[in-house]
Amino acid sequence: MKNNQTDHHLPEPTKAELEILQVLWEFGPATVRFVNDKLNENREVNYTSTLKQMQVLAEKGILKRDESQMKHIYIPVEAEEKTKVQLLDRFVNTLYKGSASQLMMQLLGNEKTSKAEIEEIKKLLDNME
Amino acid sequence: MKNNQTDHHLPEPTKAELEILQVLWEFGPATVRFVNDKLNENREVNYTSTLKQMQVLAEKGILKRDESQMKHIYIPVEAEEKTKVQLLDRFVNTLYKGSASQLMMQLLGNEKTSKAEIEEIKKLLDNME
DNA sequence: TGCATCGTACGAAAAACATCGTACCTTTAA
DNA sequence: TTAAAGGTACGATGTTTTTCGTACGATGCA
Repeated sequence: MKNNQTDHHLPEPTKAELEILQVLWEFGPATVRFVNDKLNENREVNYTSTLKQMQVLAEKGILKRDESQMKHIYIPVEAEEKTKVQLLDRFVNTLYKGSASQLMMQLLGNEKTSKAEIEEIKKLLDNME
Repeated sequence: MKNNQTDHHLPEPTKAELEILQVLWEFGPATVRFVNDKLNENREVNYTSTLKQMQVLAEKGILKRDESQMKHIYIPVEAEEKTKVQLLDRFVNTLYKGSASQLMMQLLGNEKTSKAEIEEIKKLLDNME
């Protein structure tokens, strides 16, 4: 299939696309140059690769861009929260058949989930009453 | 990069591979025929596609197989839990910078997480004391 | 003014993933 | 004993994702 225009949901970002989104979420709307520099703090990527990636993201409707300046500014269309919720939802569904508590059990059993994290979660729950 | 022999971690399963693993997790070691039939309950897949996929999984070391019979039996190398924990861990790290409580907040804020689920989680936490 | 620098556009190669066709071997049952 | 059914092997092809080279337009400053 070539496009998704009839589908009102935005396509899910791919791995490389997610990297870019995360930079934009953290630092706000930015230029390709800025994003590329950030990416290069972690791994080597060619400027034009990042450019292309962001153009594709714009085509897909995941980013929009302000072209009024020569240095185009890219902005995520959906808020960080909304996108993450969507990804989380899919994750829970595919791996845990939709059971949030199952996911929790693994999270809590995980060595890497610290005591502090667990306390934090408890507080959250208590405040939900 | 072609192989990962120096890396002690198994490569992460791809989407299609995960589908197959889930069948094996649910029903135990099985033949290609069995797995393919299960997959076809959801979507149409050619037998040889599933065969190839499982052969690739075996090459990657994610599945091992018993070839003593003509009908090879495939078995996941890692336990379901271990693999899921690994995937969850990566998920938390990439999307929530490793913060389990952040993930929780989204889970709890999610419409689709039912009251019952939330109660379930509370019990879990209480029993952890 | 002219040239180095920094930007975008875009096709195409490379890589990763997924699917399938065909060849060929084994088992089984009429 | 042979033909149909069902198994594996594996190359080829299709698709999607990722990366990059090259072309070329803007800007700025010596």
